[in-house]
Order: sequence, then C-alpha cells, then structure tokens
Amino acid sequence: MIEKLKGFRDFYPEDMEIREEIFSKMRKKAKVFGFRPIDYPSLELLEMFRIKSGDEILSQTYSFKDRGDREITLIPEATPSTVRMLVTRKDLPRPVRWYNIPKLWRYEEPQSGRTREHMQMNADIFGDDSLEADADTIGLACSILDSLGLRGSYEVRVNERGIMEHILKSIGSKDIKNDLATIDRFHKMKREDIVERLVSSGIEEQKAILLCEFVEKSYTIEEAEQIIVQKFNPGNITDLMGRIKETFRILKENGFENIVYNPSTVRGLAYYTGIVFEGFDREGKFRSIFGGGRYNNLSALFSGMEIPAVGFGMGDAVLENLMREKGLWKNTENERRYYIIGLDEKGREESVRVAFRLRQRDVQCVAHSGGKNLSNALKNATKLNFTHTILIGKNEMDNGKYTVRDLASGDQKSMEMDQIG
RNA sequence: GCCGGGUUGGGGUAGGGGAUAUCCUUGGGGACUGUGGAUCCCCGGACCCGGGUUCAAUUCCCGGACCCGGCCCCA
Repeated sequence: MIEKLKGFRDFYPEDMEIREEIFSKMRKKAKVFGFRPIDYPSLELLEMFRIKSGDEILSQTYSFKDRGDREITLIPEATPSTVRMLVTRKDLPRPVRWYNIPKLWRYEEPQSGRTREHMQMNADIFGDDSLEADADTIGLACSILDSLGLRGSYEVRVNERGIMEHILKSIGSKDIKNDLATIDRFHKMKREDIVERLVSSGIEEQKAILLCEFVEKSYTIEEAEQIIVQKFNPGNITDLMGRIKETFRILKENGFENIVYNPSTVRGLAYYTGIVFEGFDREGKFRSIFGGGRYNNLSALFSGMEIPAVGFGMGDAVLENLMREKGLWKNTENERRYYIIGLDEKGREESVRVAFRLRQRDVQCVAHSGGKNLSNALKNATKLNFTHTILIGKNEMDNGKYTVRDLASGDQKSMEMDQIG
C-alpha cells in the first residue's frame, strides 16, 4: 500500500462537495464586497519569505533547490505573493481589492486544526488607509462565517497595535517588540513568568501586574478606552482611539455585534502596523478561525513603494473543526439529481436517450446501467446520492410520460421529458 | 525538533504466546422479472513496519512509520 504523506489530507466526494460549497460562499461574499480573484504559483523563491520573516522560517517550509540551483519553496503563506503581484503592476488603479484561496504548506507537526497542507482564503485591500477599509475587511470575514451558518458561534477579538505600543512605552518598556510577543503568549504562560518577562524589559512590577490584569479579558471598546486612559496614562492616543471606536461603530451598526476589544490579540511578531484581529469560536475550543490586520510597511520591503494594506486569512482546517462541531458540515444545496431506470430492454435504450437530452438542459442525471433488478436499481439510486428516479418501462413508452419518483418523500408522478428538471 | 496516547478487513469492533482471528457495516455476485428503497442465498476483504525474546509472536520487549492531542513556532 502506498501511504500519503504525513499531515496531508485526501478529500472524498462527500467532504469535497461540502468544501467546494464553502469556497463558493467565500467567493460570493468576496465578490459582493468588491474583491476580485487572483492566483499565483505554489512555488516561489525562498528569498521572498526570508525578506519578510527572516531565516527561522526555513525550518518550517517545504523548500529545496531546483535543477537550476535556485532555492525555492512551496508557499507557506499568501501575502508575499500577493504583494509581489501588486508591486509588479504599477499601473493598477487603487484601491485594489483582491482575494484568493490558495493551498499553503508548512513543515511542522500536525495537530488539531493544523495540517501540513491547507487551503486558506485571503482577502486584502491595498492603497486604502481608511478605517472603512479596516471595517470592510472584518466585515467580509464575518459575512462569510455568517453565510456558513456560524452567526452567533464566533467572536472577533480586535486590538490596535499602536495603542498597545503607547501603553507599553508609558509603563517603561525598553523592548516593545519583545513585550508584544510576551502578550501574544499571555494565555499560554504562567502569570509569574509573564510578569518576569515584562519586568526584564524595563517595566516596573506594579505596572506589569496592572498590564496583566488589563490584558486578561475582553472589553467593549468604551470600557477599554476608559481603562487605558485611567490606568496607563498612554500619552496622545486620541486619533488611534477615535479610529478604532469608529471602526467598531461601523461594524456594530451594520449587524456585527460579536466584536470585542481584546488587548492580548497582537498577532505575534508579524508585520502588522495598526488594527489586528482574530476570529474565535465562542467556546474557545479551537484555534483562531481567521486572523489579520493592517500592514502598511510590507510593500516597501518588496519594492520601496509604501502601499497601505489591510487583509485577513481564513484557513479551511479550523473552519472545518468548528462546522463539524456545530453540525454544519453538510451539503445545503438542494439540487435534483435523477437516476434513470429502464425496466426492460426498450426502456433501457430510452433511459440513455433521456439522459443525454436532460443533460443538454444541464439537468444532472445518470442512466442506471446495472441488471434488470428494480429493487437493486432503487437501492443504487439512494446510495449513490440521487434525489429522484425516473422509471421507464412499457407503460411509459406507450404514453410518452415517465414516472418520476422523489426518493425523499416517495411521491411519484407522471411527467413528460420537457417538464423534468 | 520535543512530549503523551493510539494502530486488528474500506469503516466500526471482539479477542488473544499455538486453532480456520469475532461481530456489525460497506463492497461484489445471485434469487425475487412494474412500486419491491426490502428480504433471502453466496463470495471477497485485516492483526502498521523492522528487529528481539520464544519451540512458537498478531499478542510480550525495543525501535520506526503513521494517526489523535499537546509543546515550540506561527505565516
């Protein structure tokens, strides 16, 4: 037996159909939000990811030398290729709204919600530094989850890196990058260790404890503002706070209530420069469903051009975890699929003719090709996922109408071919 | 890269130092030749891999692979 590679997945039709339905809903929502599809290679020069993330990424990529001695890699994330495409075309009218659903690879130990190969919907807005673009980005992610039936099952944790930096500076941090990384791990480390790490970068212990108390929970944006202003004396954050409040207001006003301010959401050491956000299931059982934020500096690394950007990625693995748990991992389309059964020799000949005729009108159908056994044919129809059968025997041939049976209800009626569909 | 728990037909399982390896389901074939989505009959199909202990290993021991979960890291 040939085995598949560790951490990779096969998809059989029963799951693949569901996955395609999910992707088609993602595409539909992206489209109505004004995003256009792109695509790019699965292999890129390793250098591109080194520019963005540094050398340590080498240990987590599927990378190798090609026959021309180039260091190349299966892409571990979507953003660099997208930005590469963006800066290549200097003629593009901005703002640019692009999305795609590529396969991505990372060479790491598989665990719940993380495989070595996965698909991830990515949507980005370039050349638009507005808070409205931030809101649209989060709005699209939420609209997708809602359209999948997950409304009420998730929350979006939002933070603003600028505000966090102001806070850290005001309480004496000498190593803001490192402290953001510490905060990112807040829920994974012991409180004493967090405090110790914060203190070691120059923060007084009292302030470090105060920060921990703040970072521990989620807040409404108003609560967060009050605490930040009263407890941390963060300097002038009026603009930043005004912006994030307005972003919250837009989202709430337009039906997305499940948005909280969560100071521990900082998205690691990544390239984010402003708003950051992550979607989680309400019960906190799984990893993040989607994550993203504003990254205004990345394009400069690629081209010297400063193009503001905001976007998110939403992987298929955690989404599947959650949808299965909520009983939503199922087909929701209700298309008809006909199984055409000839009851005698003439009927079987006719069943093939009928099949081709129906397909000309895009009606899904297959003619039964097994033996004469009606019982087995009906059983096949059910097991092979058809919704209706069409029976063709002597009676049908005589009067030119076929017997159409709804397999779910058992209802049966006589129809002419042109009425079937 | 590290840690824990697993691995018996396609799926789900029982068992166990020696026998034809259990049961359900799925798959294939057949009977019943127009209302029967059944029923009945028949047939396929498995002890993850390598080494060790033993007269004998699917069973015990060691190592590996893979699966599930966690850590590290996070794109």
